Amino acid sequence: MIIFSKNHTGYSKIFNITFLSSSFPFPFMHERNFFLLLSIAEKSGFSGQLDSSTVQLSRELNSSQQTISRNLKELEEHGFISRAVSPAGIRLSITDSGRKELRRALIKLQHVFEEKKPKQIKGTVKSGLGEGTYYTSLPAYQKQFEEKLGWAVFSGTLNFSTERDALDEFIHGLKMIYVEGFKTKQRTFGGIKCFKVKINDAVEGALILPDRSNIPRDEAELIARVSLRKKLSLENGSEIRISAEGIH
Amino acid sequence: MIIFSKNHTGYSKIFNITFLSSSFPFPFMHERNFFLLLSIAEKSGFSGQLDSSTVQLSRELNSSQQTISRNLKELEEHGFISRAVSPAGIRLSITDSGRKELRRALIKLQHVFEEKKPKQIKGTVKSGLGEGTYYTSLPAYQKQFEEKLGWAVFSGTLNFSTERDALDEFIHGLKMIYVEGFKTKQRTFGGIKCFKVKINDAVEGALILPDRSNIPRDEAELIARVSLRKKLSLENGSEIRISAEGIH
DNA sequence: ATTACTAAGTTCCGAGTAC
DNA sequence: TGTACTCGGAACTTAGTAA
Repeated sequence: MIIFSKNHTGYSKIFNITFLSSSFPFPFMHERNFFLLLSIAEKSGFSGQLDSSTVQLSRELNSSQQTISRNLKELEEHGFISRAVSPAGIRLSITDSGRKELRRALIKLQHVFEEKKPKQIKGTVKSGLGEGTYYTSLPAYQKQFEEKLGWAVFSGTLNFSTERDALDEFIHGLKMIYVEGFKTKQRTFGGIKCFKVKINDAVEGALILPDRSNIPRDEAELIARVSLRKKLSLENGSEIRISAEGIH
Repeated sequence: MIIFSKNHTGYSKIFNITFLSSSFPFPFMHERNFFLLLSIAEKSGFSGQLDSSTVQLSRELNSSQQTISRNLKELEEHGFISRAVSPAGIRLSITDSGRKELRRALIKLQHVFEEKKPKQIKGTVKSGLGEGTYYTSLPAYQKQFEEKLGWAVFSGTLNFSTERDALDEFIHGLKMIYVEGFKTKQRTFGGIKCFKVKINDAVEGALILPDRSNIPRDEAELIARVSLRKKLSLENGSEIRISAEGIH
């Protein structure tokens, strides 16, 4: 399913720790709070707890009491820390979700230093809601697909689900091809990010990610010259393999 | 040497990738630019280069062309990336300094996940400029030292130099004791962060870090009940070992 | 002592443009 | 096309307090 909502501009400052890399607007964490989370992790010993106060933390972190208070509340609201407030101060600990965010950062940095990048990902075919067919059939998009990808696209998308972090890492290593959005009197159609891939090592296609869509971060869509579903005899639940194609 | 310049408030939003952990106001990098640096590292392959444009990056990172342009300039000005602008776009690469910042983040995260923390650091005795003696002799500080550390301090500090990151990591694992600043008609005296330590496994003392001082991040001072220089027969250039003392 | 609200001040971002 | 400036408004931080 594709849901175009806005055009490219209209940035949200909120984002998940895909680290600016992906366009999903799922509001997870403000980037600025990442280092606060890291500091808490360091102080609390990761799985322990930290008894402190907003004044204490503001001194250690060179910020104001008010800002620490607000940012801790935000981290709690987003589920990254748990926070018990008492007249004596604050007891903090990192949640599983918070640990996950930190681990994501760690893995990204490790990849940078090891120059390791995933070259392929696996996915499971899902049913779309027919909207992909509609959007990919719009001439304004079709024309651009043909120009920028080098081939005319079949009117229909193959939806698949995969592992969120793997997807982020995967597309980060690929060259992005950007299909512009456009406006009609009725509504605005957003831009689409495309990444050339090979599906099941057999068929050339492109992984597409609509800008600012409401698609969860663990789903994406594929387009190709032909119907991937027919060509590769895929059904819902089929496993597919998506690999990097061409240069980077 | 101690240089007190401001009182605790007057925060700078600029900081080094000590990650909010330390109070040194050395203006290195805006936190918000860290993730941009990381993204460039991912895209450029760490030691390679990245040919792109501000528009391209703004799409990939969900920001605006103007913000990317500005932030890249900032990263360049602080020496974290090199940036060659041409009519065709921008050629970016990470500098050694940028790699260093990224590695710092990596190491911090690794420590968090491995729950490893340095328990001691080494330092080399340096000569101070006699100011330590002056400041530690001020009654307003002396009184607090006695109350908060549990002992009266000898009027004089032992300056030492050490490795910057090691120092950051070390103090992060310790409980901070905060000595408040104060004002006279003439001037303002800043707060002092204290960390109880043992010097050369023999003498109890405290590592002190004046708020917002101009001291380089690889230097600090020690105070104790007695003259450390005499007690431990130290001269300039002597190696000392500072270890965590008490709980944390 | 705390935390955290409101209002004021500051910084930051992005639209419009210049080049 | 590019990058990057100005400037108005949004977002964020902090001071002053309330609880």
